[in-house]
Amino acid sequence: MISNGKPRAIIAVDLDYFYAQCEEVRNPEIQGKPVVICVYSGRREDSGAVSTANYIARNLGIKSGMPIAFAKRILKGTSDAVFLPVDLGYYQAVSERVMEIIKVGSEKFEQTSIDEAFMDVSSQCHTGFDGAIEIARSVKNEIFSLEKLTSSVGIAQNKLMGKMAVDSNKPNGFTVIKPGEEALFLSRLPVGKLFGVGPKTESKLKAIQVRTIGELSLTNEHKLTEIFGKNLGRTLNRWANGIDDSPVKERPMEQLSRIVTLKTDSASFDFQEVIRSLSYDLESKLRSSKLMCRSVGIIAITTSLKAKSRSKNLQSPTQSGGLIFAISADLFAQFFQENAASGEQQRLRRAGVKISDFMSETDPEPRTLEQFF
DNA sequence: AACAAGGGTTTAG
DNA sequence: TCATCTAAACCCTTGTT
Repeated sequence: MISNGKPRAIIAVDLDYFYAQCEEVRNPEIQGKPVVICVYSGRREDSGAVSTANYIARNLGIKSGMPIAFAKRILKGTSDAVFLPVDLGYYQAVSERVMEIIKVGSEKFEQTSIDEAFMDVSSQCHTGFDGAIEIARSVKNEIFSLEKLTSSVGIAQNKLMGKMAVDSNKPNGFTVIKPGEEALFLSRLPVGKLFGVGPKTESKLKAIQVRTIGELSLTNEHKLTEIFGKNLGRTLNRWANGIDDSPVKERPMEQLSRIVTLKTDSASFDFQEVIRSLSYDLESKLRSSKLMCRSVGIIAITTSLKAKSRSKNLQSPTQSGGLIFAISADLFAQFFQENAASGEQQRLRRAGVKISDFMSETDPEPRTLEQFF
C-alpha cells in the first residue's frame, strides 16, 4: 500500500534549533535565556532578519525571518535576552562532526541541510522496525554525548514519513510511524502541515475545499495536476497518501550562489566591487570542490523585494572568479539598461551571483551523466 | 517529440 | 514595526533539432 519495492526503514535526524544550540554549547552562560541568532544586513543598526532562535525565545513569539528590530521590541522587557550574529563557520564545523556520526551509523546517508540528514538502515535490520529504532536511539545518544546537542528523530518507511515524524515532535523528539500507521498519522492534519505545502499551495487547496491531508489524499490526481502541473500534482497526491519511493542518496551540489544586501538601494551598477568579491568567493568554493561551472547568473532583489534574475551559459566551463565577475557585470549592465528602457527605473536592494552546470575539473563529462547509482 | 536556454515561483531551513 | 541568505524543485515560454 505504501511502497512497491521492499519495505525500508528510514531515520530522519534533525538537530534542534541548530545555530542557537551551537551557541549554547559554546557558551553555557546563555542557557536558560532567550537566544536569537541574527543575520545583520549592515544597512543600519539592527537592520536584518532573525535566522533562528532557541525555544525559550520562540515561546515568547520570536520567529525565523522576522526583522531583528521587531524581535528586539518583543523582548524589550526581557532583560536576559541574548542576540548574536550568525557564525556560520562555527556551525559548519559542528555540523561536519555530527554528520560523520550519523554517516558511519548508516548504510545509506543523505544530508539535506546543515542540520538535517536521512539514514536508510533497511539492510541493517532484517528484524524490521525494532532494529531501526535501536539505531536511531544510539545515534541520538551519541550526538548528545559527543557534542552535547539534542536532536529530534523520526523513524518510518520512507523519507517523507520520516520527515513528517520528526516535525511532529520537537525539540528532543523521538517519533516512530510504524508501517501501516501512515494514513492514521496524516489524515487529520491540516494540509499545510504536509511537507512541501507552503502558504501558496495551501490557499490554492483551500479554494477547492481541501483542508486536511486526508482530504488531499482523496482528491483526484487529474484535478491536482491541472492546478499544480504534472509533477507537483502527482507528488502532492502521493505524499498525501504517505507514498514516497525516493531513495536515500547523497546528491551532488547543483548550484552555488552568493547574495548581499547593498548599503543603499541602487539604480545603476555602482556596486561592482561587491560583485567582484562574491565572484572570487565562488571561485574559491569551486576550487575547493574541484569543479568548474558552465553557467553564470545574477540575482537581483528590488526595493519592493521582487526577485529578478539573468543568466548566461558559457561556451566553455570556467573556474575563474575574474570571468564570473565579467559575465555578472555584463548581466547587471544589461539589466539596468533594460530597466531604464522600460521606464521602470527599479532600484535594487540586494544583489548576487549564481553559478551552476558544474562539471569536474578534470573530467570533461557533464555532471548530469553520472547521476546513475 | 525531445531538449536546451532563460526566467519566474515556491518551499525549506 | 521591517523584510537574511542558500539551495532545490518545479513551472512556463521560446527556440532548436
